[in-house]
Amino acid sequence: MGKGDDMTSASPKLFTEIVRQLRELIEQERIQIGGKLPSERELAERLEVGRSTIREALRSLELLGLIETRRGEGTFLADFRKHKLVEVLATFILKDTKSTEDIYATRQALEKQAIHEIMKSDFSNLSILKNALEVNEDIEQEWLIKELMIASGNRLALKIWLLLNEYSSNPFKKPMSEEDRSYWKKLIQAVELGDEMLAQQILESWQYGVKGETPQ
Amino acid sequence: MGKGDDMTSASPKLFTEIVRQLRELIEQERIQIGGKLPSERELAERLEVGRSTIREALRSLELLGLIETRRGEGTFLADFRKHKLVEVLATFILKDTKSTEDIYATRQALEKQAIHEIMKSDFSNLSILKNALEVNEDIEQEWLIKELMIASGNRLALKIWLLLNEYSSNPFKKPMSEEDRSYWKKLIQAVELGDEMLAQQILESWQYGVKGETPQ
DNA sequence: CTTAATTTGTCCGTATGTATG
DNA sequence: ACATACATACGGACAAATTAA
Repeated sequence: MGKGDDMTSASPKLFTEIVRQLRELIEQERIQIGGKLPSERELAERLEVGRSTIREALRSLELLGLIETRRGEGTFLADFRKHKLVEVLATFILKDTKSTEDIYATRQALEKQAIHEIMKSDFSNLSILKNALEVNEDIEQEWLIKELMIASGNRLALKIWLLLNEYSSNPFKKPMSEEDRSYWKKLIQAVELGDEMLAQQILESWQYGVKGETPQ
Repeated sequence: MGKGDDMTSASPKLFTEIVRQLRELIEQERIQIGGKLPSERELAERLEVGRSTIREALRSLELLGLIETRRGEGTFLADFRKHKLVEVLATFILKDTKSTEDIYATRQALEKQAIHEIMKSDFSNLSILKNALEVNEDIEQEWLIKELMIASGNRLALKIWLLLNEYSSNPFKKPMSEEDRSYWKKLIQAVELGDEMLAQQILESWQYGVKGETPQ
């Protein structure tokens, strides 16, 4: 005895129990975002399991981005809004859907939606884009679109977009031409005028051009 | 020596590297759903890390429901559509009501895009929907939308949609009313007539109704 | 039916890198 | 510089479940 003993209850894997208990502990202990969790050894003692088991549970939560561990410091509660859901699943989902056209189309859908959401709320955030467009010379389209996604306020869509952006060899990571600039100005203008139909059309036609240019 | 050695590179945690390599291995080895992965000890040898590290990676994937392990048998590749993310993340995230709105909006973006893509190609696939709508009595909206996503041919968008659908407590998993039916008929008609503007409007207005009905 | 081999489940001990005081 | 606390990682040991001989 003393080694692989107890296992009091039964089937539901021990480490999943630990995950549950960790959540309880976080709640009871009122641990805030950025707050420190007990050390692995302390957790092992308090929850009466081995350190390895604690680590398996901790690592699971870390992969999801729910906690953050720093060697020499400890384990900290992360901002759960920054969870890694999309990233983790994508590695398994994108495995068999590697069609670049799908990625492209899906990304565009998210961009359209961003415009849609921006036009429903106040679009004062767009002033940042306007200024950057006027002032900055070597600005990239990628940055502009990203700002557009951020301005929409949909963090989930942003995450997915960022991911798709990484996966696709994207044609926006280059300095913009004058033509590109005028497109963007028209787009922003359409948004400000409240003409969603036009805004969507501009986004689409302009990306079609890119699409024909770099199929890959 | 030979214990806590190497750690050649630096920051990106070893076990996340293992998760990545595991995914590669699954792909290269052509392991199908339900198929068996190498044993923990074999993985430890092949990937040249300790068994504990392999377990941390494996346990992370198990918590997500991406793999399944059975004592005495081995580790098996699970159907990723049966992932456990809802259960795991919900307890951490569901408090944030804004994120559920994000899920809803993002899902709708994908549905809009599906309509868009269907209208660009031949939409003969829609006949299935039409028939089901005429014949079947206890048909669910969820099924219809899913078929719409399938018909679009974008597998990536479909997978993301399926994921978001599980994520949100969705209001479509119930028999359709007569009003819902007429909405769908109008929608399909608009698609067949080639009036995308109208089709998008129908989709949107109808989902607004649902949104107001079940906030949650 | 018994036995042995395989595999996951769990624990422990140990060495090392890193941050803090 | 030193000691302490902590996460990181390795390897060994034994328990328990399954499978095959």
